Amino acid sequence: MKKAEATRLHILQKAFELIYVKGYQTTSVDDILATTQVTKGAFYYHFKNKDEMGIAIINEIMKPSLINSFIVPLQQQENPVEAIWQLIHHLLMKNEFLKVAYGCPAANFTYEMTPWNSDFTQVLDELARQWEKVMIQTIERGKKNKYIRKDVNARQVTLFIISGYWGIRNFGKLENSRSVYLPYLKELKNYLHSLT
Amino acid sequence: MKKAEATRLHILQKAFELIYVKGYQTTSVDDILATTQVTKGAFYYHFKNKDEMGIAIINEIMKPSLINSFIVPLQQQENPVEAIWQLIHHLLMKNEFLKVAYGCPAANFTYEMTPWNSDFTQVLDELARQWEKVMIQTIERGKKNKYIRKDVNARQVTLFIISGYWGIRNFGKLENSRSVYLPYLKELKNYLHSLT
DNA sequence: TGCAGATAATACTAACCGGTATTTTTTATG
DNA sequence: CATAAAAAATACCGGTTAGTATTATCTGCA
Repeated sequence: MKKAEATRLHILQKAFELIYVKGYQTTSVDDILATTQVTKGAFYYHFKNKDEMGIAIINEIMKPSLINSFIVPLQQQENPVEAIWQLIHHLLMKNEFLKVAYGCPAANFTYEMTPWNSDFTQVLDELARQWEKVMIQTIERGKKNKYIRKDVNARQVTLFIISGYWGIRNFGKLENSRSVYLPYLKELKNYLHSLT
Repeated sequence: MKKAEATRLHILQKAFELIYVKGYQTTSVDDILATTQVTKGAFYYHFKNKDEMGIAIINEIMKPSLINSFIVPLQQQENPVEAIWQLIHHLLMKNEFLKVAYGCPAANFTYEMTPWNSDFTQVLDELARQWEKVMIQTIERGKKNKYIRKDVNARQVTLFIISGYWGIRNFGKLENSRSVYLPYLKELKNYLHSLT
């Protein structure tokens, strides 16, 4: 029972890395088999088909990492302006896993699979909504604690910030250099201070 | 000479529509042939291969439309705050060609082709830089004409705004409804006013 | 009108794709 | 240690892909 779980996880992790770099469509099942050294029989024992594996990657690899890297950091600081800026700054400049050239894994998936694959769209939407929800809470908390003006609309601000994050990662892909992130981050700071 | 140009253009236009909806990878040459009623011989007479057609789509279809829909509107208004807001509002809410569910054509291409196809990346980067350049000029002009504070950094603001646009289109794809655009637009207005 | 070069039609290929059917090996448990 | 079920290995298939080689037809111009 133990070893089987290990190979399943191995497939998911390696496949995620491949897909993050090459995209879902262009990563063939055979590619995954080659890099994992897993045979086709094993692969299709664990997954009904390629798409089921794709969904599993989102649920079992990306979702947990979303919570660790995108959600918990928001909840660990009292000042939401600081929390949000630190989070985005860390995601763009410090996070060793998220590479500039390859963009945001969730956004990549979204662009590639939406709207023609509704299963993917739904699971990805859940991911986005989760981040959105927590950021709204963070801002509302900040309003109560007087870090942020009362007339600020938390959901509006959240959508604005998350959109900006996704978009700047698109820029990063194009220019393949973290340097585009810097002016963006400066302006994000200005914007966040305009909310105080 | 005339009819040949017509079929070439016909291919580019129909292929662009297909790719906008389905994505580049999942749109096969045969798909394009089927919808254009063009034969393979004709297709490969006009284009060396599929990628050359892809680049031609960006240069000959998307670039001109970028100028019409993204650049000229910025130059036709004196007040940059108004100009930018009207532009984004129009792109998101009014433009009949850009569908919510299918996102931004340029961003789609970027996400799908970057970084593993450098030809695409380069041409798409040019597109982005062109928009960026004009928006920077718009803001600088606004600073001179006292519509915008002197201490505002035009490039920072531009990156911030374009990123937001790309990102909210990602949101739109996920939720497949223009309604997400509304809170974003409200906050964009707030942000723009914070620059005055 | 004739004809050469520009367009286009047809038939084909080799590689690759996701997926399946069958057999073999491994593993947990009595 | 025997055995049944879980897990993995192997070989194969039909369909699709981008691309090519060859042949046919158009079109503009002398």
